[in-house]
Amino acid sequence: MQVLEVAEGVILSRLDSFNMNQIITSGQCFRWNEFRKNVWRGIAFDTLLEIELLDNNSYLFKCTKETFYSLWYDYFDFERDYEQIKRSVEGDSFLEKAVVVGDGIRILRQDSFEILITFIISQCSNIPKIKTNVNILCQKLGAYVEDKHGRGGYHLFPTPKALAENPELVASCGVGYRDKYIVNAARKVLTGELNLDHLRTVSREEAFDALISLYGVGRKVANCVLLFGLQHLDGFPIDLWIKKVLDKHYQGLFDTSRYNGYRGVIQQYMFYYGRTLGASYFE
DNA sequence: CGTCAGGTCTCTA
DNA sequence: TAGAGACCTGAC
Repeated sequence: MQVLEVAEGVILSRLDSFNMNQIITSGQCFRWNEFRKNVWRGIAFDTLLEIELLDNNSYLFKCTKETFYSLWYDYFDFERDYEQIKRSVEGDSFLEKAVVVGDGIRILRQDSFEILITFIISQCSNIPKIKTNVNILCQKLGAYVEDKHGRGGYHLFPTPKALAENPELVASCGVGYRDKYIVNAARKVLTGELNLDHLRTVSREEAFDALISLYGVGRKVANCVLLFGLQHLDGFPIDLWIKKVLDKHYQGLFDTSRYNGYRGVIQQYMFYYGRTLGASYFE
């Protein structure tokens, strides 16, 4: 990766494994949008970022170099070598195709609390509805801040305190029966009974057990929190799409041991490719 | 209008 | 341990 500082921001070129469309449609984040053709806007932690695709497959990050390195470099997981991961699927014909179709996927390092709540919302829902719910939640319960670059105001993701103390507002966000799961989880975080930062430092098994002990959090959501919010990349969440792929191409038996340490990344390629193929493909 | 969606809980056997 | 039914609601 080459980083060039310009007046409008930072230009990244010679990027390996980076495709904004793929990243934001791979179902791991819900606060990014294609603002206009080849321009994306998203909010992470407390910051708004605009990214533009330039020629030659280089991207303009509209932020200072300092912010790029202090926030976005980690957020987009630029330290990880996805090329090596993609090479490791050699010999598996389905995954070989999957890493070509989703060659620009990365696992974002998102805020753990936001991920926990968002994936509680995701259960038995769909991506457009999840986005709607999360946006309403942010508007009603998240702090309003002004963008430093004059791109307007926006709402942060609500704090544990805001969600814990406003159950009736949470219930009015269209999240259905999940409202009590959200409020309960927020209360556990607020009181310190659940320490998400701590879970980052313990084993994946221990973190998993702590997460599924939450009311309304099962193995699927727990694995998503591990993968997207806590950087435990070894989780392999099995959802509807993964199940379809495993049934059709692996007779329901997929040996993940080969991908020890980064099973979740493999899962993400599988999910993305499976969804690209569409439901009819699996009938 | 019905159907369905990146699940989880509860009850039953 | 396994299976069935309930659960909210917007997007299509």
